[in-house]
Amino acid sequence: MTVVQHSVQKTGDIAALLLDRYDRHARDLPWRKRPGHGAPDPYHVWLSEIMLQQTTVAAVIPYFHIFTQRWPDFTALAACDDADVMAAWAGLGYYARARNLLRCARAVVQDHGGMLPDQEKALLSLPGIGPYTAAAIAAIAFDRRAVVVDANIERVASRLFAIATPLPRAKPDIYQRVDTITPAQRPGDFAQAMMDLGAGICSVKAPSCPICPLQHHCMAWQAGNPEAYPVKPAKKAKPVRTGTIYWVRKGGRVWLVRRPDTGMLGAMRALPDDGWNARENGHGLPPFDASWTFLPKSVSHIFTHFALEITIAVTAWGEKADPPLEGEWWDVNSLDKAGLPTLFSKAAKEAFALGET
DNA sequence: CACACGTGGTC
DNA sequence: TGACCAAGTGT
Repeated sequence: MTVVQHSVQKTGDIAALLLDRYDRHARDLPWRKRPGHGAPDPYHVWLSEIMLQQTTVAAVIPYFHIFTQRWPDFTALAACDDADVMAAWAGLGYYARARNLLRCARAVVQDHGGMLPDQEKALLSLPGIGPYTAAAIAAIAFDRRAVVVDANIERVASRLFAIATPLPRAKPDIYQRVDTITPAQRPGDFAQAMMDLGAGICSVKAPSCPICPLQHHCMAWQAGNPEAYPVKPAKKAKPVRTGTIYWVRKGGRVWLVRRPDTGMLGAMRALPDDGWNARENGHGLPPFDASWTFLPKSVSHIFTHFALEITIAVTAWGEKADPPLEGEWWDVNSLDKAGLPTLFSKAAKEAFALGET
């Protein structure tokens, strides 16, 4: 046997070992259900992949059930009101995903006859679908051979081949290595097997190497330092910003606004604020003239790139006319149905708890 | 390429 | 308890 043949044999072994483990230990996830005996519903695969971007499986599952029951296919989702989807997405984070979800569903209905394209390149042109998601959908929903690389697979591959180049410079190398071990048969199961391995065995900390099916192929294990991979750059410090949120009560109702379509928490319902953002503190000026009282307890919230310390100002609106700020009155007892981002839910809970309603 | 963009879980 | 991180994409 030549060296080249041996190498091909080894990489083939890796796929076979992973698929064998997947056949016995695949996680039972709702989007993996197969209506017939073929691949899962492409709508389910697409929806789950968008929800799973930078989000844990446990967080996604309840949202996936709600969305698929309420909007069972592309046609139903494309026809619904934007505000309903944004509210249903509340709490899941990265709200641009929800905006792109709707844009994508409408493009599928209008430009693709209600059917998701089955080619990686066509998928890539749709809103919210990047290189990872296009490859994942092509492989999982349509059984196309595609090189799927997410953070799990990056970690598995960087350990398997002991890739010492720091991310993101290592990405081209990782992509090539994953290409090498991706099989022509069952590419979708292979991708999911890699992700299951990364989530369950080849974990960030304290990987379970003794029970790993790839242990004897793994260069990092042979070197005794799997946790050293992948090599990542240092994190930047988060600035701390301060700001104010305004609680405008009228009887049992509170005044809600809608945030601009772009930027942080874009298109989401919200409480009025004083313009705080990642780069600067809020200006502290109320949105309109009223008798404001400041609650004694502040609310802190951590975003990806900054921390926020929020003061809550409350007022009882006694005028007959609505406040001079575009918005709507919302029943305080059904605020959970307003679909507020978590930061505003926390502030609302604080205002409510302190008896300001 | 670097940064903006949420949230909840983990140790 | 604070740092780290998760099935990334858009600009």
